[in-house]
Amino acid sequence: MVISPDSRTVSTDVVVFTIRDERLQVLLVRRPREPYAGFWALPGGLVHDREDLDDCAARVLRQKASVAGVYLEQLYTFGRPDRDPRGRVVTVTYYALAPVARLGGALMTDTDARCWLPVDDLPALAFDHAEIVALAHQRLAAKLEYSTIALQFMGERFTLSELQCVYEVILGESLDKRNFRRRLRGLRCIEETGEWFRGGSHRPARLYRVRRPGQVEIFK
Amino acid sequence: MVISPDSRTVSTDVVVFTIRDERLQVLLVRRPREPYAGFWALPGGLVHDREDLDDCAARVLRQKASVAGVYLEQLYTFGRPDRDPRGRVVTVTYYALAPVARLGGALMTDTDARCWLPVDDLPALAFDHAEIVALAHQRLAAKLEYSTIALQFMGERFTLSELQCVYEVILGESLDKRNFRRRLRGLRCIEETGEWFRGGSHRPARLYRVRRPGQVEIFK
DNA sequence: GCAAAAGTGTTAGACCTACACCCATGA
DNA sequence: TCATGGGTGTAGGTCTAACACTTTTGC
Repeated sequence: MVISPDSRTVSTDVVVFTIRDERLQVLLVRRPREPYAGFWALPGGLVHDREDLDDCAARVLRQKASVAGVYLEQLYTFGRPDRDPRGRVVTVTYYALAPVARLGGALMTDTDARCWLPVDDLPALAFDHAEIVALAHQRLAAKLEYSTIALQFMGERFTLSELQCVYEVILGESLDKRNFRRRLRGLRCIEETGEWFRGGSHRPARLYRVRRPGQVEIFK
Repeated sequence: MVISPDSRTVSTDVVVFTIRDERLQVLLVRRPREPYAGFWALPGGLVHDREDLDDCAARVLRQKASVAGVYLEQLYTFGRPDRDPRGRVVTVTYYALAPVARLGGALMTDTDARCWLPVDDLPALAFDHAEIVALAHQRLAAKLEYSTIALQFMGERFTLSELQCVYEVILGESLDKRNFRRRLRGLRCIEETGEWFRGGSHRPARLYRVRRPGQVEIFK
């Protein structure tokens, strides 16, 4: 039961985003071997025999990046014949959003084999991974406008200023505080916790939580 | 030089849309062999050795559907392990928009091996192709709202009523004539030709043309 | 008391929606 | 002269964008 001799290698690569130090950052792993030995690359891996593509991406995320239970969405499939010098590899790419507050501290400390780097200041990456990151960033920015996807970056409780910062960092532009608050309140996707955050020598900020965590709502 | 034993078959399947008889229709080909022998299916084919995915989709479109030079965009990649009973096939799907006025008449006549069927009244299709068509329809409808993609369905010259019909048929709802015309004129993507269409026992209609044919503009 | 970030309303313009009648033609 | 589809404007509501000052806290 074989269809034909046209067999290809299929992999998934995952762009894991987080917001750290008020910048949009991507999780990268160091390539230990040729090709591109020593280069930073996206976490990725081959699709197993009886494994769905989504499951493969989630497994790669878990095994190579120690990230689980986060928002994960298929992005695009890249298959230029020469994109891997070893031979034909078609890669189904995904992007994931990891709330920095919910990741363990160990995951946030960079090592020689794994690190977070800001998307707007990346070194040369392996394969066509720079192109993949750029596309993922573009898609994420577009989704901010018509969905509640940004909430996937937030922890249990957060201030409106923190959320606004997420928007600003992804869009690469600053937003008006009053308009931002009015719009978000209008979406009815977050609610006050009644608690306050005291974080410096200034007035405390209200803490909010996501109304329906895990759900990304699309509007318009 | 082989990466690993994890090899998969990769194919592309293309959802070719057109507007005919004031309905959104899809091009289907009859499956001559098992599995799903006799069922209607999307035109598709295996990705060749040194062929890019986009090129493969264009070739499939040309060879299996005799359609060339039309708008073609990657849609989504499907890879459930059991989606093809013969074995593991990952399919990268595309959708294409074919302006009925520019297709040869021969292409528009249905045969036993190839036909156009309305998306909202399809028979059971082979594999997961019904799911693919539904997703393509959804994506197309979404793109109407923020791009000039609908113009890809139009011929050299067309009336505003024809264009409005395209929108209505894809969205599945009727639109207000005056608002529709105001909005489209505002987009500055079409222009008057100065010619008129006399098509029945009523007032003639202005003929328009696309300002930048082949270009799909995204706004907002 | 000073520095720092939190919080809060209003107004003008753009855009969207709903809605009804006259026009030009062929039969 | 009638049936058919082509063509046009206005008013009300909603949404968006621009804009500056007061509050509360820690030091």
